[in-house]
Amino acid sequence: MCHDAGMKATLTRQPRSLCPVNIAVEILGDRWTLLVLRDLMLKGRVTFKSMIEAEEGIATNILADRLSRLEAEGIVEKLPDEDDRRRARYTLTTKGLDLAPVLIHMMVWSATYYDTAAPPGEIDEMRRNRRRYLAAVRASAERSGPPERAGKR
Amino acid sequence: MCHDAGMKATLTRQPRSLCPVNIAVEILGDRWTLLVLRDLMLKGRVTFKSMIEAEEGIATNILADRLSRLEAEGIVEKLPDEDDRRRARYTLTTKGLDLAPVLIHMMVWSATYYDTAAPPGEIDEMRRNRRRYLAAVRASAERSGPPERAGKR
DNA sequence: CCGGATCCGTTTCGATACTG
DNA sequence: CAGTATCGAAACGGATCCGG
Repeated sequence: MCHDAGMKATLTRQPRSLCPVNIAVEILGDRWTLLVLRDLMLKGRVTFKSMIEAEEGIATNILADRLSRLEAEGIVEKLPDEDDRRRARYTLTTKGLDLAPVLIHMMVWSATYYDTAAPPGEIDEMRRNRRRYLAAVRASAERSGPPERAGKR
Repeated sequence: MCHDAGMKATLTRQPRSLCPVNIAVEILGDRWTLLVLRDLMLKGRVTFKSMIEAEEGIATNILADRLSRLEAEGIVEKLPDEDDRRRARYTLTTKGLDLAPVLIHMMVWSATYYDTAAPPGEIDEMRRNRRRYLAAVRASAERSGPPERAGKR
């Protein structure tokens, strides 16, 4: 069995309390987890397949591993698609949605200092009206679709 | 100077623009970089030695590598200590300080869902008055010391 | 002493091929 | 379609050395 992808039960963090940055790093500190969260939160990619098709090209075993870790942490929930049983849908829990501010500030920071492919209007919306943008993300997550451009339209 | 980042030969990012989450992940997405930033930003640890002494026990080669990457990105600046020449001081640039919201939201999220060792008052201050907390971080960075507890005391 | 650089064994990651 | 198995590559981390 590939490195503990399957032993989710044993993934329990030590009860001893840590610096909060430390905890976030244990969960988010790798090259893929945040991208998976972005897919779920902002891109409306909620199936294994759609995440595999994302431009970064995550490997199937890595995606499976990250999804199962996130599920073990209670950040995502996996539920079988009602229409198509072999398909699974991954959705963010409230705990997962609460990571939106982290993602958003990362995006704003990146767009401030680097040339990014993000629609400038969207970054502006994040910067200027973060609360409204967050509400839009949340609302879209309820429908498990991609977020509307808050405000605009 | 402080901002022509990314010109380190080994670290050249592709000029093609990426999803902003992607950029943040390339820079921050590993097990140590965020902890180093925390030391610089929140713990007042600005020397190599003091970071080595942090509880997590980063290895000297890893710390040296992360600091040089952060320097190459224009996130930290290295300058020799005026009093003691063999000692070096690492300080955050403006670009680095602009990552404070990311760190802070990570801490708030972690403290919300896990048992952490953070002083609850500090987390509350972050949650309730993030702007003031940010100002305190910024001000303390100017002095290169640990941030005061904004407001309280 | 301090801030690293280098070497090297070990752990973890991740691309590809494969399977239920 | 949604994962596993395999195996090479990369990252990690301990020890050690070194210039200032």
